[in-house]
Amino acid sequence: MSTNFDIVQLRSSCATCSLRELCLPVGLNDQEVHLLGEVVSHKRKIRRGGYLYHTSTKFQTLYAIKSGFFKTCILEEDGRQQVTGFHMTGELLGLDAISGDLHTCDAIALENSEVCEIPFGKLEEISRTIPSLMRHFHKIMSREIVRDHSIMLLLGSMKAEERLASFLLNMSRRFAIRGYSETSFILRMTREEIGSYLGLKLETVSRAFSKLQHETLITVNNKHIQILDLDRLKLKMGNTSCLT
Amino acid sequence: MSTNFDIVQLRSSCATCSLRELCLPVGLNDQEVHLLGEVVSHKRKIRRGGYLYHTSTKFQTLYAIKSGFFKTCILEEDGRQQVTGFHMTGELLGLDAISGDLHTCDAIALENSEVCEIPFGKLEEISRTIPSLMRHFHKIMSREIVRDHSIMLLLGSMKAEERLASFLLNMSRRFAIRGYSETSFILRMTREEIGSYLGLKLETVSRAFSKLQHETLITVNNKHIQILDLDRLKLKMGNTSCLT
DNA sequence: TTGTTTAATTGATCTAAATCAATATAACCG
DNA sequence: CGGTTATATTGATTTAGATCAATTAAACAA
Repeated sequence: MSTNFDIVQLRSSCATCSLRELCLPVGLNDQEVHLLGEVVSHKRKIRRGGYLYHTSTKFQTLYAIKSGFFKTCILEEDGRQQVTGFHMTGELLGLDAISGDLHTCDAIALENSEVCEIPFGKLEEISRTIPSLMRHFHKIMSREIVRDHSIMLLLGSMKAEERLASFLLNMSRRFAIRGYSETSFILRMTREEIGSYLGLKLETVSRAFSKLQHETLITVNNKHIQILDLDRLKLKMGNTSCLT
Repeated sequence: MSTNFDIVQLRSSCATCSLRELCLPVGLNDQEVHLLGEVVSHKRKIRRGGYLYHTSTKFQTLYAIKSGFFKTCILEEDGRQQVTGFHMTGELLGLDAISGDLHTCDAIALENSEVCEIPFGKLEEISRTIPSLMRHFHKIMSREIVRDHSIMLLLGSMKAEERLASFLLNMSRRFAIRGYSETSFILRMTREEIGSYLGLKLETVSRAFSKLQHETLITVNNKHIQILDLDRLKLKMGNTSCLT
């Protein structure tokens, strides 16, 4: 993977919120950036607990997270809820709506957040004239598929502690990419949401946290996690290349 | 979803194996079909047990399955193996190689099979001039992501019997789409492979089969499955919209 | 055909995680 | 601020599915 950035990455220096603040790690020239700018909408604010989109949302729109944190989840009629992913600043959201007319899951803000909307049709249109953009977009979709396969591996063959270790390392890496500390971070989601994502019950997640803490691999203070030994934590998850 | 066909669908009448046999459910005109034909290679045969591609395969190539049956799986150093999917005639394979330079899993033929190779770069190129093709391709990728989320729901919150019911119904639907019987079919994969896919051990899969048979929902004769009551089987899986 | 290997079923036992339950701690609000 | 609700931890018990083990049935090759 040549780049660790998703399609729309905030310029660290930007303060206002027009499209020009967004740049792409695909080597666009100024004119191309301008073209893309025309397509991306101004930011939209979502309050903590609010919905970015519902299962029933019809618009084929992608969202670039400018700031904040989201979960996506499937809610079944029988009450079963499955968290399918967590999404942080700088990442892209909404790839599931392209296949049909509807989103297949809900996207809910776990803290006050800001997103930029990217109408998919328009993105498709301009990417026809900018090959590098199109290519980059395809890589992002493919990466999503690869990621999902990693989670299948996790859900299908790892035990509780391995799953949590894998999850923490994944979060760590993603925080690092965005320029935050990779050893000390706040998890925006609840134990229940982590559990849903990892196919575990919240009590099991809590126990796994405690276990890792007793082994002095991490420090847990409610939602604040500190990783004390990255290497030993990696060993925990069983040298699997999980959660890329 | 307007169409149930994947990007390359065999013309049922075709006997020879050049590109012209392939048609797309995207309303291409003759000239466009010809263009696409130039891109898709002649068929390649894979024997039962053979590899279509390895984890290390470098080429960003998609494969349209002309005939046969494949599994894709991740093989870990520690021996853990996770089947990430089964792929049948008419379906597309290799979407995972686009994100990087390498495939992230192996594709193995479960019976003698034939595929057409589609160099991804070339597909990208011509889809730039054929918007409907590009659109269709994006839908396929998105659908893959949605599918994976369904499997996460399955692995994360369903119990053994529900998983198997869900799996059988998914196979049934896919056979039906390709024009085969939706109530009587041969499963090419072993119990172990089903188990790996569903996050279960082979013994558990076997027991679940027996249980469903005792409840007269299905008939099991080794790899030959007959569904006796589709509706009751759907109830089994707990009204979840799983495995789309 | 017969021997050999591979796959599938079924039973007995064990265990990791679910479930049930009781506090404890943090977040929220009038 | 105190009172209410949401979240987290920890313990006791149960259970679904894993593991171990034995048998049967297919697939395959000489």
